[in-house]
This record gives sequence, structure tokens and C-alpha cells, in this order.
Amino acid sequence: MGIDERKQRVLEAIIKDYVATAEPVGSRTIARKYNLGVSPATIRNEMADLEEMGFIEQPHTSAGRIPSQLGYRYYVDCLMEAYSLSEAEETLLRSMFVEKMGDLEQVIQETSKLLSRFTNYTAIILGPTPVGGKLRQVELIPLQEQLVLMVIVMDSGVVLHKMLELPGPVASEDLHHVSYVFNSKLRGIMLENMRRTLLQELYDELQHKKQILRLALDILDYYQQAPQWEKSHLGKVYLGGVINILNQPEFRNFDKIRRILSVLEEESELRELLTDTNETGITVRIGAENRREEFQDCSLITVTYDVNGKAIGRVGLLGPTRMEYPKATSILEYVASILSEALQGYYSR
Amino acid sequence: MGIDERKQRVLEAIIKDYVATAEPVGSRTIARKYNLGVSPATIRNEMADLEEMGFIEQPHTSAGRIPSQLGYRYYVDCLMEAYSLSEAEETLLRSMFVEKMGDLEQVIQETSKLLSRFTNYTAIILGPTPVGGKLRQVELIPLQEQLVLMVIVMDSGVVLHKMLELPGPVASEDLHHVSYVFNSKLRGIMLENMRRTLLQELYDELQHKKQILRLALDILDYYQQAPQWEKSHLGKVYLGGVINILNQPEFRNFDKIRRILSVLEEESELRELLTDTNETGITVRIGAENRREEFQDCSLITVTYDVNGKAIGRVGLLGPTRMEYPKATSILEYVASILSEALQGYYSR
DNA sequence: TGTTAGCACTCTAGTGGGTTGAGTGCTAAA
DNA sequence: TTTAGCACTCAACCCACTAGAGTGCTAACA
Repeated sequence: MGIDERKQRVLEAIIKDYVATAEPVGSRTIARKYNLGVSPATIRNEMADLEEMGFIEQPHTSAGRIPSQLGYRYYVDCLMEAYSLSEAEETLLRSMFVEKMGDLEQVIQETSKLLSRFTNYTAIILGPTPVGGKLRQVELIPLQEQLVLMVIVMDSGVVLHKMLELPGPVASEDLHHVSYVFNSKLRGIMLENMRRTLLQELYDELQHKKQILRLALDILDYYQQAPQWEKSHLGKVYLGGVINILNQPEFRNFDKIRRILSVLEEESELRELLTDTNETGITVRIGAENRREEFQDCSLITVTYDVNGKAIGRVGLLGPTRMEYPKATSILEYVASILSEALQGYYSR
Repeated sequence: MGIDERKQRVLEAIIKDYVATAEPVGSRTIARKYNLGVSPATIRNEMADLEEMGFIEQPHTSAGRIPSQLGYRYYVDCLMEAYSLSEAEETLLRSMFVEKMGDLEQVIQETSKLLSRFTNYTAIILGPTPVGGKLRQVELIPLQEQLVLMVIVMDSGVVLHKMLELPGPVASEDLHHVSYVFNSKLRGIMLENMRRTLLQELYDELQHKKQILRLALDILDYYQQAPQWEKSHLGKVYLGGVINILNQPEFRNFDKIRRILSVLEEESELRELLTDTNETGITVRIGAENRREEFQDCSLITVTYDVNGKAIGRVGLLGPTRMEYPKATSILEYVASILSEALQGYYSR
């Protein structure tokens, strides 16, 4: 049994109606609201077929139908037509977008708010990952005798900082010297290759200055050891509009909300959620397609944003499976594009 | 009508029981569980008095009593005896505390998680405010021809950064020179005095180098203009255990939760919440004592943390008015003290 | 052969009455 | 002043009933 055109239109009608109302859709409703030119009885027959094929389901005998996960998937893959933002919407979005105010972090934070406000879903943005980016500058700033703040600025404008505790007191000039050597060696190197690159060259440069060599090596060791440090290599996660989850009728259930929120509270979970795909374009995860069991009833749409043609992070929208897919994807893509554009400014070309 | 000792004990019993069970407390329960040596009837009389005085109230005629806001206030001020953490608890807390891993931000973030896990309330921490602190180092890092990243490191280890767009292209050496001048002039100056101090001295230093003077002034102007920048002067807000709100039976109500979460989502609201007092010690805000109407049913306990005897931020616990005040305050104070201790390490003395 | 009207059937959600039980206030006795 | 006794109140729960939406099936129709 194939899925002919009329079945498609019935499925589409069911999805559209259910997305709009969050109520199971009956045959009469479809016949009335979406003029397919056939009677409810005929639609009932089609619905029975669609149900058998697994595209829709019935909460209980005397209720209408709701789209199944498979139904949404089919809709997203085959049926849905692209929603194109109107001129007015684009202008509005652009006008709300805060460009180049403050730093990168702020731009992204604001973007997540904007996105959630515009869609009424929850926005999740993975910030630029330092890993893969190139170093621009390293500063070692002495705070106390044995305490140094290491500030690393990436080409992308991402700023990392880490406190280093040195094994012994160090003269300020020595530290300065190490800073200088690091900088002259490191510019343009990838963060993850920092240690390797440096080790090779430090000896040449500093062999006549044992004391400083020792210090430089200590710092590198410190860098290597600290497992916490690695975390900051992964890119921060920004959330916007978590509150919107509470507005979805399907989440009017404390247990569900608790479980979803507990995932949203864990930065590492979110990062995983956004990074478990390598696709560069847009991805749509419907219900159980999300690995996390807490997101059974959620869909997550993500898209990369990029600078100089290279993807550097992901923007996501989390909502119920009953999501406005066409609109959400369009807005998401548009916002990602203006974010890319804005970030372009921060990046050296 | 005074509040004699027996009334106190009845009030205390009601509060303790209600805090533990979240159910209205009846006279029988008190007579049974808290041996005051009198019958339920006597307790009923006392309760009638307490109600008349406004310390307790009745949800409806045939229910027990619950403490009123005034009742909690009296309890916190007069009745409550300090809860002292056991050796074991202190050890456990200390062992879970992550010291000097990574940077300041991470320590505070982890502290908020620790605090919320330990108390089952929501932790809110206001990070160190750059304002009032002293500058340690300023770095101007060129990213593009007209784009400069300004990194400011405070004595406290707080790192601020801001993107500056210059009106025209600038040679890297010039920028370096400005960096150098800034640094030599600024160390030890308070952030908010930066501009004033610099203006006075820049002329002396740079009058022979018109081009660089111009640049330096532009940068200062930029700093002065940008209103967004001011925000980062205020100290970040860290949240932990938002999920715990959902576990309180009094918040099993979507409207309440939505309203509370919407406040928690706004960093500025939280900052206001924590900063609208100047008291240096512990503060307890019960119900409507919190200005925000959304927190009618919440209590917020806050305490300052400090370094070198100077308060630099606040740690707070947000829970229902039915809070375990003695335990919460003790844990909060202890955690604030180990946080202070840990931060001491970051601060130059 | 596909479509449709008609109809019996199913199941949820909502309503209203009755009961239970916890807790109270009042009164009178100890 | 305390306490036992008692009538009273009220939320919460249970249960039966109804209304209504929606279905599947059958038989007639184009």
C-alpha cells in the first residue's frame, strides 16, 4: 500500500492541525477545515490506512488521530514546504539582533534570547570551540608570587583563561620572557598542538636560560595535566527561553518538565546533544531520534553557523515534537546566518 | 496578649512539622509528636491565640494551621537555634569543594552546584564585581585592522574582555605602545576611575606622539560610550539546582513555576535580587519581603563572601518560605566561608 | 470500484451526590 | 486553667451518570 497524494494531504492536514491545536484531529475537522473535496467517511478510511502504515496514531478509540514520530519524519522529509520569512520578519529579526555590542559571548547570549523569543521554543547555542581554532595571543599575568593567570586569545575572539599555580616563586621578568617566547612561537598554531609545537622549539630558544626553560615547561605540564581545563576547550553552551517549555501543553506534567530541565541544567549534556552529529547543514531530531530518553517528546533542530566557510558552532531549537517545523527551521537558518555574519566581524580573515 | 513560652513552643512545633511535611498541622499532631505535656484542646486554644496574633493561619476551616510569613519571621528572629554542621558534614562539603581548578568562574559555578545539591534549594551566586576592584593588566590585542580585543584583568582574577572597533586602521606597534602606556598608568587604579586617571596622564606621556594619543583617546571614548559594557561591570550571576524548585510541593503549580523561572532566567533580575541590600552578614527574606511579586512564596537567604575582609559578592539560597532555615543558613555560611577561603588564593594580598 | 451516509459502539471528560475523615470551636466539667 | 465531649465544617475521594466526539463497519450509491 503506497502513500498516494490524497493520503499525503490527509497526513499533512493532521499534522498542521495538531501542531496548531495540540488536540487529536478527527475526520470531520479535516473535512471541514481542509477542503480535500471528500467526506469524513473517506478520510476515515485514509486515516485507518495511515495508522496501519504507522504515520499516525490514536490516543484512545474515541479520540482523533495524532501524528506519530514516523509521521513527523515523513512530513519533514517529504511534505513540508519551506517557509520563507517575509521581508517584515527579516527586518524585525535583524533589527533585534545586537551586533558587535561587547564581546562574542554577549552576541551569542543575545542571539539565544532573540531566537527563543521569536519562536517560543528553547534556544540552545554551542559557542565557538577553541579546539580547531588558532592561537592569537598568550599572556601570562602574575597575580601572586606563585600564581599566574594565563589568558589565551584565539583567532576567533574566544578568550580562555586559566589560573596556574607555579611550583616556586618566579621573577616577573622571567615570566615576561616566557610570555614573549610563547607568543613568538605560538601565533597561528592550533590550541591542541600547542604543547607539541612548543616543546620542539623551546629547547632551541631557551637552552641558554635553564631557569626560564624550566618555568616554561612547568607551565606546559600544568596545562597538560589539568583535566578541568579541557572542558573549556569545548565551547560554552548558551540557553535562551527555557521558560517556553512550560508553555507547551504536552509538557504540563511535572515529571516530564523535571526531566527535561535536569538535562538543560547540565552543560555537558547539552554539548553532547548538539555535537553528536557531524552534518554541516540543518538537522532535525524528532522524538526518540534524540538519544536522551528525556527528549522522547521533544524535537531538536540544529544548524551550524560558520565563519569563512568553516562551521564553528551550532545553533539549536528545542521544542515539542509537535513543532512548527517549517517556520522553526527557516528562522533558525536565518538567525544562524546573521549570527555568522556578525561573527565574521570578529574573525581575522 | 503576649507570646509566652508555651505559645513559642507550639509555634515552633507547627513550623518544624510544616517544614518537614508541607501539610497543615493539627492540634492532635502536635500533642502526639511534640510532647508539650498538654492536651490537643489546650493546644487548640493556643493556636487560636497564635492565629489571632497573626503567626499562623488556616487554609480552610477544617484544616490544620500553617505558619504565616510573620510566624516564620518570628521563628527566624527569636526561636530558631543555630544548626551546627557536624564534623562529617563539614568534611563532606569540603571534599566536594573544587578548589583552584581552572579559573575563578569555574570555582563559583561549581560552588553553586555544590550548594544546591547539599540543600535541595536553588543556589544563586553573584560573582565578584569588577567595580571597586583594581586593575592589574590591560591588553590590547589586534584581531583585524580596525578591530581590537581589550582584555582587562582585575586584581581579583576577574577577566573582562570587550571588542573595540577603531575608527581607522592602526599599526600593530602603535597599539602595543598604547597597551604599554595604559599598563604603566593603570595598575592599581579602580576600573571606574580608569578614564579620569588616564586622561590626566596620557597628555604628558604621549603629547609628542599625536597619532597614538588620538588612538588612546578613541579607545577610552569607546569604553565610555558603550552602555552594554557597563553590564559586565556588575558581576556575573551563577545558578545551581534550579530543578530543585520543581521538587517542592508548594510549587506544583505551573503558573507559579513559570513565574519563578522567568525571573531566574533574567540575569539582571537576579542581580537586583541579590544586591538590594547592603548588609554584610546574612540576610533572610521571607515571602513578600522579597520585592518581586513572583517570590511571594519563596524565601531567599543570602550572605556575602569576602576576601581580605572585604565583601566582594553574595551567595544566596532560594527555596519555599517553608524552608529549613537553621540548616540552610548554616550550610550557606559555611560554603561562603570556604568559597572566601578558596578565592583568597586568587587574590593578590 | 471508490465514495458516502447511517448507525452502533467506545471512551474520555465533566458533573453531581454521597461519604469519609481530619480538624476545628465551643461548652461544660474537672 | 485544662480537658473531654460534641457538633460542625470542609476538602478530598469515590462513584455513577451523561454528553459528546470520534471511530469502524455496513450497505447503498455513482
